[in-house]
Amino acid sequence: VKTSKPRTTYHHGDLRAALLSAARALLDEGGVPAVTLREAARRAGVSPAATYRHFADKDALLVALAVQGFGEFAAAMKAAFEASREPMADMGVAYVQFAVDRPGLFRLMFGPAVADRSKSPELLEVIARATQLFDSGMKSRKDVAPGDPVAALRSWATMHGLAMLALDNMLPGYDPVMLAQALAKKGRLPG
Amino acid sequence: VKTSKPRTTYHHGDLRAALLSAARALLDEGGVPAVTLREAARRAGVSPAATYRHFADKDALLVALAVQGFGEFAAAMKAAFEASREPMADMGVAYVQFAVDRPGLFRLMFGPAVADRSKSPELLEVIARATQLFDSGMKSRKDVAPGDPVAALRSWATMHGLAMLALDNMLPGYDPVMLAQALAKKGRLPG
DNA sequence: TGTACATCAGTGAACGCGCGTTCACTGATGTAC
DNA sequence: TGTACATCAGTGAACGCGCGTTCACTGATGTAC
Repeated sequence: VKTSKPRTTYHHGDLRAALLSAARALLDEGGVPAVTLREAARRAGVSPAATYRHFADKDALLVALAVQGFGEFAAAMKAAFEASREPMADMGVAYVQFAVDRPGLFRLMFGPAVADRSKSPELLEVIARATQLFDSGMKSRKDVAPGDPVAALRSWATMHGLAMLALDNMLPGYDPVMLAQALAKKGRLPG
Repeated sequence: VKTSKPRTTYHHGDLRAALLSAARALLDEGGVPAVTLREAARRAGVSPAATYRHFADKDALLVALAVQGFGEFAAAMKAAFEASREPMADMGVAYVQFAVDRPGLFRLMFGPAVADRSKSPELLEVIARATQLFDSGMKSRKDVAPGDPVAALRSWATMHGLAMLALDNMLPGYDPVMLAQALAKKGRLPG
């Protein structure tokens, strides 16, 4: 499958962005294992070697995708936080929703594909930003002492675990987002 | 690395078990990606083709490992449940402990390596057994209505999320088991 | 107890695959004067 | 405004790798009579 039209110019113009978006499509279609330099190059209409003008190696491409992912994630959390008077509940639901909507990306972000995150300061920073947003949500929660780290971690772990169990098909027959609502709002299971 | 001594007999004797234990060692050493039929055969001192006398394909080997893993997991949960008057808390801690002790196995069991679990009735059954144990723990919990599915799921998701975040290096500097204790017992974060 | 023979569990060589990565190269671009 | 030249972003072919899997085969085992 070729995403881009054949080029007319020798130079691509914005190959880096094209490779990233091709890789992102691969991630969405087939998960982390489907992301390869060669296939991304193919879709961008370019030879495999050309990728090395823009990424030092495959890992650099994965890191770039993860950075992008955490950026989107932080934005989604922020949106849920700001649009609500129940920020923790809505952030929890948004967390699971994000994972369900972009399973490949979610796995890339949190999984072992990027082995050593500390090699990329940019990645560390965007992770810190996404995490901090989650923490600051905790601090405004009504029923919890501000900045209670145990409660913050509990909420995070709960939603992360729910997302993972859902992606990994351990909750067959349930709608993950409805489960997230039930857990976040301490309501009942529908059905 | 060769695990077994060179054979003296033409037939191996118990190649299936040898392959499984070699594969298990690979899993412990290098995670799911390190598990290959060829390397397992190498360690068992046997040609690659010999594996096909005992496993239909690679997926069958992975399924067998997962079955083994869920068996160990169920046993660990059962032990924690029976040894305690705070079964939920101790099962939670045991859950995280299991993941930390056997990260490769844990990932294989819950992750996407085994794509379609429904192809193996044996796997489905052992999963059901492990899950049911967790549920029955819920039912004896003092502070929760017996069989409350929301509370059961919440505990499960919380511990699973904590385990995953820990394995995926998202909680650097913390001891996952101590965090599990804090979350399970609703205590404070030490430090 | 001995023998013919089916069956089973291995061998060893080979297959095709797609991957990440490197290399010498060439076409296009941009800059200095 | 034109030209020499350095630099940049591509090409295309090739490398070695390890993998899962198949094939015709052979050595060992077990069973029927």
